[in-house]
Amino acid sequence: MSEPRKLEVLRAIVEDYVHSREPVGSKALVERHHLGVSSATIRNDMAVLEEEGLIAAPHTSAGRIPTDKGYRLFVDRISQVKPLSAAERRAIHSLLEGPDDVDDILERTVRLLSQLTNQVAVVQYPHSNRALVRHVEFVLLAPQQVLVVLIADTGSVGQKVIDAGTDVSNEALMLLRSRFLGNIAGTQLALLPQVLPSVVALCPPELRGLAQTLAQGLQSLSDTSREERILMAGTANLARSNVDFPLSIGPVLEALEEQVVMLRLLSDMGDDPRGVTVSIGRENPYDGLAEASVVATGYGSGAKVGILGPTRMDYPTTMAAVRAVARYLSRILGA
Amino acid sequence: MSEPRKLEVLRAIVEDYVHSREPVGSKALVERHHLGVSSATIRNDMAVLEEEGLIAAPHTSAGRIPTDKGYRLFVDRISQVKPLSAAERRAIHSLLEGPDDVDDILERTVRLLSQLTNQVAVVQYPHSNRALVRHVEFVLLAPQQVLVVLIADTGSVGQKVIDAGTDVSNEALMLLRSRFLGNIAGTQLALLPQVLPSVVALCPPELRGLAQTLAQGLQSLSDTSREERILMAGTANLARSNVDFPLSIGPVLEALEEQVVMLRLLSDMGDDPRGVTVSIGRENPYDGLAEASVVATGYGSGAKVGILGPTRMDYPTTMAAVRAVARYLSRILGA
DNA sequence: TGTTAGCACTTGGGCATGTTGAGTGCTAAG
DNA sequence: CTTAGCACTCAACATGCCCAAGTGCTAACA
Repeated sequence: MSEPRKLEVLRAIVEDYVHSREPVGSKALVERHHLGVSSATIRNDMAVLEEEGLIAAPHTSAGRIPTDKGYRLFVDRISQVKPLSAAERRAIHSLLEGPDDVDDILERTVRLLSQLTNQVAVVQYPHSNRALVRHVEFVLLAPQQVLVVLIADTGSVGQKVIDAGTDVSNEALMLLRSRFLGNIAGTQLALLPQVLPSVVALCPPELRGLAQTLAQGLQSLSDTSREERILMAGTANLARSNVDFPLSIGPVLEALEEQVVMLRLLSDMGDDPRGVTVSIGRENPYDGLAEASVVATGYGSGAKVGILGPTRMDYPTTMAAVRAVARYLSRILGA
Repeated sequence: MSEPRKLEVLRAIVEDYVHSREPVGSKALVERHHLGVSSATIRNDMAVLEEEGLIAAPHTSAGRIPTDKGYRLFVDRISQVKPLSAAERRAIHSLLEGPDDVDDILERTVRLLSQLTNQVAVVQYPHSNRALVRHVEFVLLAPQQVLVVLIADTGSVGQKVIDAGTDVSNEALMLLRSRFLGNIAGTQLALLPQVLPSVVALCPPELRGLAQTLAQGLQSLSDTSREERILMAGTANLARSNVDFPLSIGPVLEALEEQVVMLRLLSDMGDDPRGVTVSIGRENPYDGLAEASVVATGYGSGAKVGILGPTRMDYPTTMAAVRAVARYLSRILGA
């Protein structure tokens, strides 16, 4: 049997199954797609595909379903990205309007992406490596507690409460504030770890300890606080796509709620700058997502956007949507 | 038939049904609860209860299920709040530990509440009426865009990007910053609407327009931004509690995702300062929640905490948990 | 008047049985 | 390598049956 036809058959199976949600048999296959051969031939091909682990039969006399491996081959070698419809392009374009508030943009992005794909959309806060320190503020909340605020010129604001361990005077705090501000304003956030120690060294000895604590606070704000948050939308789509399909949506919701899980998941996925990465079913490191796939890609300077849905999803369209949204997002945030 | 027994029967039905998830019949009822009468008598009572619309039968020869009205009577007149277990008290106590960062505390609160009740927990950001202005910052993001940051002494930080409509110089912004800061530092957030106009009046005429725009930004941060956000956790519980119960969880997820819906829902519920408010099934203003109940109460200075779950829930325990958590929350945030 | 026992009646769920149709694998011929 | 044909498998559906749970009603009882 010919190799190209084998792939063609796999493609047909995947497409039909995604569309109908039902196991697809040899006869239906030849009817819906004009492969130039008979159902018997297809049957032979299917037997081979099954042997190779690309498709499987739920029970003896039923059609075949793509396996994770089958989907993998499909996305890697068979499918081609579907162009977006005009309406979809328009929807993405309208993202460009409105204020350039980061939170706002991300919020709208996830909503849009979840509507475009009918899946759960997820976006990671953008990496702010290139961002510059705009302002630093220390606020005394309680005798031993200080609120540290770091404002970047990109408009992102990080905040954190730290425990000084000892009573702090407002005067000392003001002094340190101007010291820090004078020395790190305009510095790249990414460089803070290198710059902060010297600032601490410049402080009066009796405030050295406090300065050190504050510096740690600032540093943690610069590298983690922002990047380690995700935003999501469209969880209701999980319920919709799984009606009459008792995929246990519980574990999936759990995974989505655990930001740590999602963050690891996203960052574990390759970072092909031009392509879209897909993680299928059991390829996912998290057990609860054994029947789900993640389609994601990077944007801006390395953060991720993507969607999560059932393994049985329309990969070409979904990948196109994710890629397009990521591109627009890069463009907007890069401006 | 005696009025007290009728209520006792209703109570038994509610409790059994919540526990077993199955319609409860007269015979099972007399066996499990030692009401001093026979099943025939119970049958008569049940007929009356049904006539009054407090219970209903799914089909001719099945047991009875409480109606929304039945649950209502149950929570209003029959049930008494169950004391929390020692383990639960301990869990709540541990909330007291850790940093007093508002976001942190709320995050842990929803998690805790969702675990205690096995439902979806929701908390509204605390009202910051009494909070004082600690700091104001204006950051020029683009020639016409300014990031406005408002920091309160409670540790809450509000931010917003506003469109100036015309090019803004950094010098002007600095000038306005010190004007605003000098005049409103220490002011209650709630008083900003009254104070801000006079500050604007003090500004140089050529900056009056910009000052006005900034003032509006600050004001919106003070009264809306914070209070109009909610945090939630435990959506996975929806899936768990509804296994083998095809309650459409889709609409519920949709409602949860629409912060506007949830906010209206919460604020529409009465604000009995000592008690807990319950909204049952179709009592909810939102159609998607026709089979869900909300148990909520106020904390601090009026914001709400609560849970959302299926109509068939263990109200006494849930109400106790919500109330206890709200109390601790008030205590922590009030400190 | 309220309670109870007894009884006829209803009905959904479980089970065994039969039927159908989609789909397969295999074989033999083209 | 492809194809027609055929026997075989098996989930899904339908049918009929029985049973248990539960009800409403009536008549007797305290």
